Amino acid sequence: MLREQIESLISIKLKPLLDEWGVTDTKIELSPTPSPSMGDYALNTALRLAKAAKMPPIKIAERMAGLIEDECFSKIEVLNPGYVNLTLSQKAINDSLINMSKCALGLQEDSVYERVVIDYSGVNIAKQLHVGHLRSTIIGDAISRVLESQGKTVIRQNHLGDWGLPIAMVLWKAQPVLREIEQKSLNIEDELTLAELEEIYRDSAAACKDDQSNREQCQLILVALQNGDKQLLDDWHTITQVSMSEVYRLYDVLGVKLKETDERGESFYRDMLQDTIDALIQCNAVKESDGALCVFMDQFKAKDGSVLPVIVQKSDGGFNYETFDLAAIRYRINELKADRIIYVTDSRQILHFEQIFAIADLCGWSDNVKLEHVAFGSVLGEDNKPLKTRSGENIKLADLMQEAIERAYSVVNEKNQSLSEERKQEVARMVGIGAVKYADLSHERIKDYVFAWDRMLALDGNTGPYLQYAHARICSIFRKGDIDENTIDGPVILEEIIERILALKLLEFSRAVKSVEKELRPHLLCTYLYELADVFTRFYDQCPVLNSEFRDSRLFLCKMTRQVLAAGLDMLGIDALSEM
RNA sequence: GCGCUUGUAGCUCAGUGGAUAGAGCGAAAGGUUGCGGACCUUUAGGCCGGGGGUUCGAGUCCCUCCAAGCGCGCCA
Repeated sequence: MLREQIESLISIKLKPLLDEWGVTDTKIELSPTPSPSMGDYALNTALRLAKAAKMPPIKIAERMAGLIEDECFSKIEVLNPGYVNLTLSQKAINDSLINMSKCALGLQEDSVYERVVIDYSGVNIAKQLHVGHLRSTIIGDAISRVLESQGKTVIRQNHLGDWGLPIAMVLWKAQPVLREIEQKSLNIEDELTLAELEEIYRDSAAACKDDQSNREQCQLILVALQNGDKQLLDDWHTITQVSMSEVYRLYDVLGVKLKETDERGESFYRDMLQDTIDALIQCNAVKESDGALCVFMDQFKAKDGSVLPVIVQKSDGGFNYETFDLAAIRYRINELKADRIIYVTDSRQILHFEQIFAIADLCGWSDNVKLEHVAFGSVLGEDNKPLKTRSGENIKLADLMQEAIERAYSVVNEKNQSLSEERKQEVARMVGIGAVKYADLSHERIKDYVFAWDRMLALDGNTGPYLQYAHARICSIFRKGDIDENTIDGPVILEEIIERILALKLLEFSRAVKSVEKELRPHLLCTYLYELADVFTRFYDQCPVLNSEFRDSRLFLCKMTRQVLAAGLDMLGIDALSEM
């Protein structure tokens, strides 16, 4: 928060000079210096202005340094080839830290009202969650939390796969099972699990693969379902219910905030599909081709170099996933009044969303709406191939989480035997789940990342447990000293260099959060938190807190660090621990 | 064939056009009559895939080549 304030301060002070040279578009930006001995922040504007000002950068820097003079700097230094390096006064840092502690860590400063629709997780009915769903769910949830922390109105949407051919396949083979359960008046939840539904789906898919008549039968079931067949609809409801109750159990373990009221599956749009096609026709966007309705846009090329069609209605009259997504985009703009719509899906769908967004733009639907595809890469095994079980199947999310908790338990059990058994299990859950989430979120999302238990559960390096450990140590200080954090409120005295580094790092929190809000890349926040935890542990190592003449100041630094770590971890959907 | 994404230390990864490219792991050497050693401090280790270009300045922007992954008409 302080850095931005100084930037605007300098901006005002330098305006006359920039006006003199007729420069209007140069933004004043400060960057941290390479080393604390060179001051806190560096201004490189002089380097950029050399041409416009027709002066050597070093001369410009000298003129700037004279104008910048202010009580919040204790030192202003001009360095070759034209940097103006600034050292902040203790008072400026202290005032900012105190302000930060009083104003929600500086998170909602100059926040603009915005309605953000975010589409993530997107589970399929009658299929268990597997590792492929992990990233969308975790990344989407983290982004949602970050946006909420910035005061945005966030509308979560779980775009369930619940209205396509796979559902018909399940219904086909599930019907006899469901009838039997009914006849015996048994409780559906006790008799049918999601795993069994998935088994049924697999049988059915296999039966359809090589047999055209089976396939046609499923097509007929799909049409009947979509036309409102009572029995099929009842069965569909049952299957959805069985599926989602298992999904919510997992969301709960994961700490994911999606709720039933966020469910907007494909089925939700079933009565809007024809309207969507009509709207496209009205925009003159569609052409008939080989019996299907298509949108042709020049920027998309097919294999043979011709223009690639986007099929919005199949030749049999049915709708496909482009139709669902187009209906959804209209709903989100017209009904949900979105200013920004975010889709969190894997990178294989990049082309799909480019097409959908292009169509929305072509029809003028999204003129005042920002559409963004948050694409992410695959989770790889240690062999650098997509993560699978030994037998080559997708790894179930439930199994993955179970293993994370078990592995965390054995670490906790080894490292901290003073905890009660109950507490160990609780800690294992928070550490295990946190480690998996952090490993995912801390990597640049567009890249594939390698899933390695040993690395993510390590207590050092850029890991979830390392951050949780830093937090736990701070809590331990307050416990040991029997101090209530609320009674600590500065001022801060920066005696050691590491304390200054820590204070300045704390002040960068809101900037890190803003960068995630803007770029939708959660790893930026992870990197920040890791750097903060790293600086803190060095401070912890070098500076005694409880037995120190600077006790109150250092307790204040501890308190601020703890609050930032806790707030940051919360945005990532990770629990902060008081002991571990 | 066309398109998208990626290529940074032995490994896993950071790196808003700015100063000497940084972490962790692994390797080598140290540190506790102190608040949690699940930690910290040193050292070694790099033609930032290759080659051109733009710029006062390029890991970062542009072009081109190479390699890997993914996608490209009626599955979602």
